[in-house]
Amino acid sequence: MPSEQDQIEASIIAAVLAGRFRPGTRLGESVLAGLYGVSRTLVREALMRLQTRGIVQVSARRGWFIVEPSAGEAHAAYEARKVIETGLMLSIGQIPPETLKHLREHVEAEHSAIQGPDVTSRVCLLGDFHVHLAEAFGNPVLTEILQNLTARTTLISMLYQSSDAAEESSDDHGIILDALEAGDLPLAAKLMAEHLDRVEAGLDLTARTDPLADLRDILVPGTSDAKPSSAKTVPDEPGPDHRKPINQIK
Amino acid sequence: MPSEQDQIEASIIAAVLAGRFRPGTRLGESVLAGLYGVSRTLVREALMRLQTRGIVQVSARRGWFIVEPSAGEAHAAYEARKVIETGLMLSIGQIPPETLKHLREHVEAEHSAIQGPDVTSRVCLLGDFHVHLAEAFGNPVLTEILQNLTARTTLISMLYQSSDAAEESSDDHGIILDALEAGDLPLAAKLMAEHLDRVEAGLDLTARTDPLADLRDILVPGTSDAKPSSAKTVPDEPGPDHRKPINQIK
DNA sequence: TCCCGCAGTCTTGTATACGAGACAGGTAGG
DNA sequence: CCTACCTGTCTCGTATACAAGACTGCGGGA
Repeated sequence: MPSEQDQIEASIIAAVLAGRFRPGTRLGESVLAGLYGVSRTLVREALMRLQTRGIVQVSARRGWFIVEPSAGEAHAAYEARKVIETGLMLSIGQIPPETLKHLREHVEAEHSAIQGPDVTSRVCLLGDFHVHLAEAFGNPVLTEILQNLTARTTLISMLYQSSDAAEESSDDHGIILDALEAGDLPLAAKLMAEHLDRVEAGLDLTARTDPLADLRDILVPGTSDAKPSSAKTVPDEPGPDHRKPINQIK
Repeated sequence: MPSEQDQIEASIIAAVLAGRFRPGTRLGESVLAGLYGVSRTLVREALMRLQTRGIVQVSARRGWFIVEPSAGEAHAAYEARKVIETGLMLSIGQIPPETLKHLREHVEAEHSAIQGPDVTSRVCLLGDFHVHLAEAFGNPVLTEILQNLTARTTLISMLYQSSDAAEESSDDHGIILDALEAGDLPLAAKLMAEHLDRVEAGLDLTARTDPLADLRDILVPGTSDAKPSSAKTVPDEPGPDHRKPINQIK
């Protein structure tokens, strides 16, 4: 059942969630086809599915790119999460002890990851908490929606995150769990809303890697805070340059 | 910008929303390609996008079909809508008078349509109300999500709707608008939840065209007992794999 | 030296070709 | 008469071929 397409799709998503793809990275159909050892058709279909999930976008006859959400889109994504997850908290009812235990363990894992140096797994775990919460509700439709939204916000935090308040986030998760355990749903909802607000507030929506930032700053001083180290241009396809006989890594 | 694919996708969605496709209808790639005068490739890509939106599904080497949500999936879809739209009502804040006026006009249009004999436009309008409400919130992400969910529930009501309580629905919409106008968000949320419950309750989740129903009833009496109206059975995936007769539309 | 134009190359966009699995209908055997 | 098999046809799944737009780099002219 896991068709090759699904594998490609999952592989790209995993790479995105793991932070191995920066927003704006170009994903050439031919390159990916070569990497996966399949034809462009499969790659293309996987990319189109990712497009409807808001992970990648295509620019006509230029290529596929990991999405670079604008500040507005970033806000919209967090707002959507706030609406949905707040509603979820209010409707979730009693969570089975078993599930609650798993969530606890997840938060534990977050704490451990925060101690470690691995930023990637940390970000991954912090996002996963929300997905697992959705799973606890037992509604596959909602779970899928929140999965997509979480992937999107992961990209956003990769673009804009200034202060990495991972510890704070994890603490929030614990407190939300407390409220759920106590059965105080309105409190959980309130905490969730505040948590998401806090995460969004932790972003620096002016920090975007924007090649035009300097220019804009010169022309209209004050619109973009000059971030010294952000003068990086669009990251160009890393890795060994191809143009060789296509290396099948099957 | 409006690529041919988008047109195909939109065309199919429109047909679904208009009720011109029954759930379970087969959509052959070749047939559609012939109808639209394009190659199978474009049709296929449009169908895959519809697949991620939950409108169609593919059965390997058999064909594409308009989804036939199971009773469990139907419940999940309504529950998801309840969670999201409830959260939406609580967060929507003050609606601009202009927008409110448009929504009023929409409800008026619903009322008019209910008098008329056109079931199609009626169903369409009733669903559109919720989409417009999402638009009023001004969040494109949420709007898109609710668009998809609404399309899905439209399919569901086509499968299961027993009592066509259109008038009641439209009245509900009006009352919800009242609450919003008064700025009583918790009330609006409560009304919305009740409204969606009512709509779901109006479905007969045992009424599905299931060729195996009788057989199953004979073999395992009591499984598909037809309780007159209060049948709030939440069957856990009875068995999604019914070999249904294929509606050829050649 | 700088600017404009032009061609080459690379990309996606679309169509077509071919293969494998699934279903249907007929046929032979019991 | 019924059952089991077998073959033909139709479908999607995947690969490949061709077309057309977009960016790049070079060269000529002011």
